[in-house]
Amino acid sequence: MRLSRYFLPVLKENPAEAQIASHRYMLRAGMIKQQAAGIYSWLPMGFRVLRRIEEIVHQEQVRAGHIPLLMPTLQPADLWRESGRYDDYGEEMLRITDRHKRDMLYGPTNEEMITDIFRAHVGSYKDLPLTLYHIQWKFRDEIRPRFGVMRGREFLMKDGYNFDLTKEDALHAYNRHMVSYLRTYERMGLTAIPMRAASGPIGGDNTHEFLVLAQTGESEVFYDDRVMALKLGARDIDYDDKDQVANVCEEFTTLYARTDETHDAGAFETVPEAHRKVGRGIEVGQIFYFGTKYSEPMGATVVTADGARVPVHMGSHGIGVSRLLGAIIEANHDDKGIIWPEGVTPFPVGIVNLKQGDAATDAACAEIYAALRARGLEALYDDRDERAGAKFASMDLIGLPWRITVGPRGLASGKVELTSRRSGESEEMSAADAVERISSIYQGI
RNA sequence: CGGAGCGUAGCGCAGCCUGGUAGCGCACCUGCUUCGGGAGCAGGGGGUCGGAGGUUCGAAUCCUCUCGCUCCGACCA
Repeated sequence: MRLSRYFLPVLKENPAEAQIASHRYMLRAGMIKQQAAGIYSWLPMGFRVLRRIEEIVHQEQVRAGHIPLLMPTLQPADLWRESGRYDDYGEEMLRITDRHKRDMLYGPTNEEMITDIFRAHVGSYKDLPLTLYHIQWKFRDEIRPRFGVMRGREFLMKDGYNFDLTKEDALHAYNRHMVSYLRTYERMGLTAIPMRAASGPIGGDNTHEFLVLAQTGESEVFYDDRVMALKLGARDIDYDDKDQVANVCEEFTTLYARTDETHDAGAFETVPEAHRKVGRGIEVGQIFYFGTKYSEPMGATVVTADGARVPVHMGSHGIGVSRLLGAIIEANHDDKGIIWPEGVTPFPVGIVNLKQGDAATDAACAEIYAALRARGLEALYDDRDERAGAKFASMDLIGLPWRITVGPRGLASGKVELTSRRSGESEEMSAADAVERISSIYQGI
């Protein structure tokens, strides 16, 4: 993409309303525009990252054997009357009346609707296990939205629902979600720690929240800092292997890690003092097992092998997709701007043309751009007629992990400069080598 | 919802206290110079001062109401 033809309204000054780094940088880097309290338009740069995150979530869900579908944002109130949550949910639920005076609502979550779909089409134990998920906009009418997309009223969320014959199978689904979530966050360059959590309005006994440590997080967290070293890495996981999946979960949940809601001061004392940490975290996902809480009142049952009709065991599992942008930036920025991890960056690399209009630099940039494209990498090419300083500042702000700088000075000796946004280190090399290097960095991402 | 504040050009702000016909920086447009870390000079365009009512000869400024937004608290993926 040529920057001169793109739509990237960067701001030089800090918007007054943004209090935290991620919000500030998302506004300044032209990623979002607020339209009302807690409601945002996603401008092209922000939209690219949002789509990228969505894509990773989808890939990891499918890898775990889960099946995508799409449910609507608007739901009939009657479904929620069946589960009893129409009255329980309170002011946070946005209620709407249509022209026929029918009660509707903008979905804050989809347990009722997915259960409705299930009961309409599934009747036999032979159809289980089944896990369906979607990535859809939700609305929760927060009393006080804040921190940009971290705490918006409208937000994009992946929510998945498992249906199993037995509690044991449902707990395997729970574990499977935990492992797939760990992998999802790792691919985004995040360390998200599963912490025992409280269940809230979804209900259920088993639940973990995934927290990304950040000073600006909204939850207070207590943890053994050795959890930070745990990584899934490249290990091969068979999501159907109950023992393997359970073992991974055990590995990641044995060390002490809890939010203030479930904190146990006594147990925390047993953590060696050197590893005992108190901090703050951003919640980027949560998994629940809640048994028959919805299947029973809503009649989601299957017939078993011996002819009995039983309610299915369910769980629900969410990832805050739009919130993740905020969390990733909170964990990856400096005083100049964002530093995108390679897994989610809007563009893999930026090309800075230091002398727009100079035949040699223009040609070198075009060549690099084309060579990257031939390798399936779309660079953001700053071909604006701007001074070097302005181009560097923009690149630093929007945070592409790599920058190829092309100027007459370097070209004189056949070199361009490859710079890491994260380390700030630069290296001179030929254009072909720079393309090769970028290409190998993104191999497999 | 309780407490605190703010709405003046695309963004950041001054002006309001003490009414007199709107200003600064950035951005934008034109020209010249400059050109490896947010350039300089000169010229230029852009604002029903959130909205409605009121007081007054006169309101961005004073009064009343209203809408929106932000911050602290309780609530949350």
